[in-house]
Amino acid sequence: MMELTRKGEYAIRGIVYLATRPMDKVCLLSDIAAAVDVPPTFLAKIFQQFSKIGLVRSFRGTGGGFVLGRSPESITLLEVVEAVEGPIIPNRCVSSPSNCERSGLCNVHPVWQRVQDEVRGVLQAVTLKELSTQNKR
Amino acid sequence: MMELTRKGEYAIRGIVYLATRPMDKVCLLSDIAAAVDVPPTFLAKIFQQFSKIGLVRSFRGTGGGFVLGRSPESITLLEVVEAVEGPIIPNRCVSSPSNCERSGLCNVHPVWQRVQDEVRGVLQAVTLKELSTQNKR
DNA sequence: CATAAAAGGATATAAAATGTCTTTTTAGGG
DNA sequence: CCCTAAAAAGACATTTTATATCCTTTTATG
Ligand code: SF4
Ligand code: SF4
Repeated sequence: MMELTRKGEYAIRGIVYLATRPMDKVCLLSDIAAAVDVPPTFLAKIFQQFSKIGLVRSFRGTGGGFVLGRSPESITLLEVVEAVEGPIIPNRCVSSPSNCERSGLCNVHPVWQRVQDEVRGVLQAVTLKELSTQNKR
Repeated sequence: MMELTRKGEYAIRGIVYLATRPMDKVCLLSDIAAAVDVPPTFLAKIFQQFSKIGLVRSFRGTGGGFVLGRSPESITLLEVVEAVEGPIIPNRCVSSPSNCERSGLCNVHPVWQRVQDEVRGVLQAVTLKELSTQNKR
């Protein structure tokens, strides 16, 4: 349950790698894909999604590629994950209580709400800056 | 991302309902299914899983049915969910770091570990007792 | 205008989710 | 001992989601 998909995993790998590169250097998608060991065509789709919401900026044509759209410290892991996976919804009633006619008197409902809050909290507290620079140990 | 499946949702509904019933009365699966609005054949599979690990006790034959295996206050939502959904694994590297050769120097890895801890914490803090008796508001 | 690179769209395959159906086992009651 | 009730077990069917790949189009450079 609750498993990140490959797409989400690849998305993180890709953008974290991009965050390690100087922001004034454009990176080829193919280079990124190779560096983080992700199928290039798949990563392309992911970066298109990033590009649409401004998480990365893209340049077409010769000399083109990608750069980070904002500073690494202003991009949270939550944004990255939700960009490709959609909102974090532990149960259907969390996105909209009207999805379940029981939600009015259901004791479980608030638990899922809490789960959502906690998960979002953890992910929002982490930025690309930390992910790309901090040496784990 | 991270969405509970129908199976998990049904499992909770079913066992919470069972927890509202006196523990000395066996309940027909068909009655439970009707009460919580779940396909009976599907709920049957779920309760078979519960039965195997003792979350419920089953009786076959005439007059048979299900009762809760332990007291409602001793069964946590986490147990119920994991019984049918398997362990809560936000990312493959959490179940076993060897699933990803990057886990050694990966800065994201500990974040998923934290997510797992938080989610488990929330679910473990909730018992069937609360879910079945407490009137929400 | 030739080339490089991303964007967009269609398609293919595999896996997981969501059930259903049939047969078997177990138990109770007449 | 048989008949019936009920869960257990296993096989099967359908739909949806995940995981890509391929091809064409657009955009930019030199
Ligand atoms: S947790 Fe309660 S409100 Fe949410 S889907 Fe289940 S029954 Fe409905
Ligand atoms: S988070 Fe890090 S360790 Fe976990 S799967 Fe992704 S790269 Fe591997």
